[in-house]
Amino acid sequence: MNIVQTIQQSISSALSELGITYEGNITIEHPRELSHGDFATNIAMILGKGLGRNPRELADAIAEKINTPEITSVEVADPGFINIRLSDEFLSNEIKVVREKGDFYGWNESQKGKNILVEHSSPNLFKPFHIGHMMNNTVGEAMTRLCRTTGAEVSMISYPSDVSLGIGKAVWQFLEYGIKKIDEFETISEKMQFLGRCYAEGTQAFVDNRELETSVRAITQDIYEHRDTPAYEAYKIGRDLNLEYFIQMTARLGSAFDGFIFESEAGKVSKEIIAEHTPSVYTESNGAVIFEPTESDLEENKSLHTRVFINKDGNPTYEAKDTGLLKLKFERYNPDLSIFITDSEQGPYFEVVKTAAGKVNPEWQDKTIHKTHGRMQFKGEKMSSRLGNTPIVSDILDAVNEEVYIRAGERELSQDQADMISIAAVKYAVLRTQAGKNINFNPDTSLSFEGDSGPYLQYTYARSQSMLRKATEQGIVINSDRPDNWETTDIERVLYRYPMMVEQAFADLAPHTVVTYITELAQAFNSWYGNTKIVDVDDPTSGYKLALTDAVAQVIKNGLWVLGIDAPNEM
RNA sequence: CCACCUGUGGUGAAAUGGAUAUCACAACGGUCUUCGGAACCGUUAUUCCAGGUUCGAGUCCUGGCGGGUGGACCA
Repeated sequence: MNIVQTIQQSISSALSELGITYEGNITIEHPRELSHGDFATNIAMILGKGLGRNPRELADAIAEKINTPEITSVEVADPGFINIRLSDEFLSNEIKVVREKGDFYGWNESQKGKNILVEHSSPNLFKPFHIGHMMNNTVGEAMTRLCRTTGAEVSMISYPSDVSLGIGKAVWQFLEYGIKKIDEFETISEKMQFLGRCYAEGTQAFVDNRELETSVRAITQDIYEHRDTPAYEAYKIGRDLNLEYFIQMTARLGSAFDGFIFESEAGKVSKEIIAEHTPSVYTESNGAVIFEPTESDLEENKSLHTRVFINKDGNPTYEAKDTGLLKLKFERYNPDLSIFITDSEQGPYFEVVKTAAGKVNPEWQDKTIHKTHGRMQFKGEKMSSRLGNTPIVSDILDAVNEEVYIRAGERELSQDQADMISIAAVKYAVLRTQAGKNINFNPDTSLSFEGDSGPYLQYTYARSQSMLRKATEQGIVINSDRPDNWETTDIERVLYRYPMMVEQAFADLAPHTVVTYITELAQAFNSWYGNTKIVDVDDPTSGYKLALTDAVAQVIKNGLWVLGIDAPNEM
């Protein structure tokens, strides 16, 4: 039983002592103002009206009956809030708990025994890994880690698009240059640049010259059917390089995928599914196979609309392939919960796919959650002139690194350290806001290294580690026991909230609440740091101050881990 | 035309229907013979409009206005 439940139970028994029966949920919240106490409940205001009693008086009566060891005081405030203050013992004890549980403080077992599957960062092979992918990866990685804190068995996969007419065009262009051309480039990123150029040029050539259609379609068909042709040969080279590059780039961002389901695989199983459920779910129309929502479907979800699943050439569209993907996900991973992340433009589209799929197999719909994130728009002339309109990830990181080196001043930073800080800055900018909103990513304004920012949190952590090292050198022993006459700080009042906050963040699939929390914690800590001498051999409370420091650092580290941001020992 | 998302200081964001709307950036003014100044302290400034529900609304409902996205064989 956690502290919230303890308090709820205490209020509940207070109510029954007063002869009040109340079946509803007793809302307990943290007041915005720390000075109002640690928890507050509005129960007296909720009940007052129904009972015909003055809420203030009712609150007084309830407050008097609330009594558990964890609580030190209960006060009533207008118009009927009951403010609850936790005991110093409870708060200090939590410092010990943090330090004991270490990296696992904040983990729970709410989803133990369940399988959760997360899909994100699905790339279009042959297209550059650009800023949108970075956003998707950042959100997806944080969601995945949030899932891991629940004790569930979590698998993280990606769904690369490996067959399409667009890829056919790129391969056509690649063949025009000649397969050997790729060997002229040394590094993988140069090779990727070349392949990206093939994609762009092939697409343009196709527009300029309609006569290419026959040969591009033939190439695409070769790829689909794995025919032993020069086209398939070229395709394999390109695909493998792209995949390798994708794995490298996402690793640089902190992701390691457990597996892939390729679009080509999903495509294969999709035709069968659609055929088996036509006309029961899908129907033929104008030579294509479509899904048309029924009236009751529309009543439940007004955004539904008709979409094509098999086009009139008999090929599966993206809709069908996504249905195939659902089948493969459930076959291979048997998830109790399947989450996938895309940008918000695909929201209405996927509602249709999901509704249709639910009629084929209800669990595909019921257990699937589609989380979306907004678009990352790129503003700022300085950056865009340097990087082009859709900047690729490695260029963005290189540009941000430059800024990091400037900020670092005289401190020496390795390439890896600079990368780590850059990624923190970018990820923080993405994750601080509620997923689903667009982000204007303007490096001049959105990228911050001060105040609310990734580097601020990293800096706070690094500095705390430095202090702990210094204390060890000076022979000060860290001691979690609360000194006599210790006045509880805001830090202790914020720290214990972490596990409940994480659990709620998972329930809402809202990583941004983690960002908000650790930022507030870091601010509380830095403010305390500014006014307190912590490492001090002459101060008998120094050991406890260091325990506080250690606990704060631990929680910041754990929170950053959820966000996919490294906590450095020095920077 | 229809549907979904969205509108909070000059800027970027936060706020399970709760108390004086929070945080940062920018601007202005301070702190340091110090445990790491990427820090700390202070000042200025905010819920698109009109109704409604409620003890209580940035949040919920209705209607406007503005922005974004989607709506049949592309992904």
